[in-house]
Amino acid sequence: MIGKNIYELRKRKGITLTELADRSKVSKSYLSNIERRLNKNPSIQVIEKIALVLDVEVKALLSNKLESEHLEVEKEWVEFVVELKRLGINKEIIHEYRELIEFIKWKKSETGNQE
Amino acid sequence: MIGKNIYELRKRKGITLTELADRSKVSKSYLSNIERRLNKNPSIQVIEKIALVLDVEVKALLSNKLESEHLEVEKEWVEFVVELKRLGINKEIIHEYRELIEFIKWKKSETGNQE
DNA sequence: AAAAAATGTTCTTTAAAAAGAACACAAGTA
DNA sequence: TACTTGTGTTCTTTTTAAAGAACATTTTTT
Repeated sequence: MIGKNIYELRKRKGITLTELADRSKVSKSYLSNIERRLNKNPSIQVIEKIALVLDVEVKALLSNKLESEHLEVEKEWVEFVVELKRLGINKEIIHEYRELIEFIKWKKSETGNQE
Repeated sequence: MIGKNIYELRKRKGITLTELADRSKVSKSYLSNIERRLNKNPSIQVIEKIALVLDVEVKALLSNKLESEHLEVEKEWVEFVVELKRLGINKEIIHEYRELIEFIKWKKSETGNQE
């Protein structure tokens, strides 16, 4: 489960594999292998380093069911999503509207964003 | 801390290094090295196997302060210890009386004992 | 007291973790 | 469209975990 958990938590945090590797001081090749379960038995030291960057406890990485299914995003983004929903734009529609994605990207780069 | 914790918990359980090694399917040479901190970075799989036999959670092994300082013994032994205390025999005295130890060993072998 | 068994350590060897490239591919930018 | 940059994968190599003896000591049994 460790690999899936790391992958999932990394995605939630919205950081890249390379960034997680760099910040946790774990080689990205190895991290890649762990996430894809080519390697399933990392040492505690590796796990602890990754947990630290992902900002979770070690046991969260070992667990077979991750706590919340919800993304953690900045409150401005929550407000933004709420606004989209108010306008009748749900996440199914988003997949079809490339322009909307572009707009979101633009908005993101304009407002400074991210951590 | 992992090494010290395993050693401590093993002693509390009253089992030998060899027995822990056999039951957890970890080589005793390696287990010996972990307990003496010649090796400080075991894999999760090794830790999980050891935790299972020691009957504690993984995080207990990773913790830097073990929960209770008290031994876990079968209730018959608690009663036995209570009786000794009632007779005015405290643990300081025990260290000086080899005969008492012998008696306890005999009692242990007679009553079947251990798990 | 000698023999046998149990306990933990110290070797040597093997298997696997972890690193460090070089790599392929997509995405962004000129 | 070409050029650069960012992302994750796939190699090869190095390091270390982990095993499997054989070993030295102590304890137990006869």
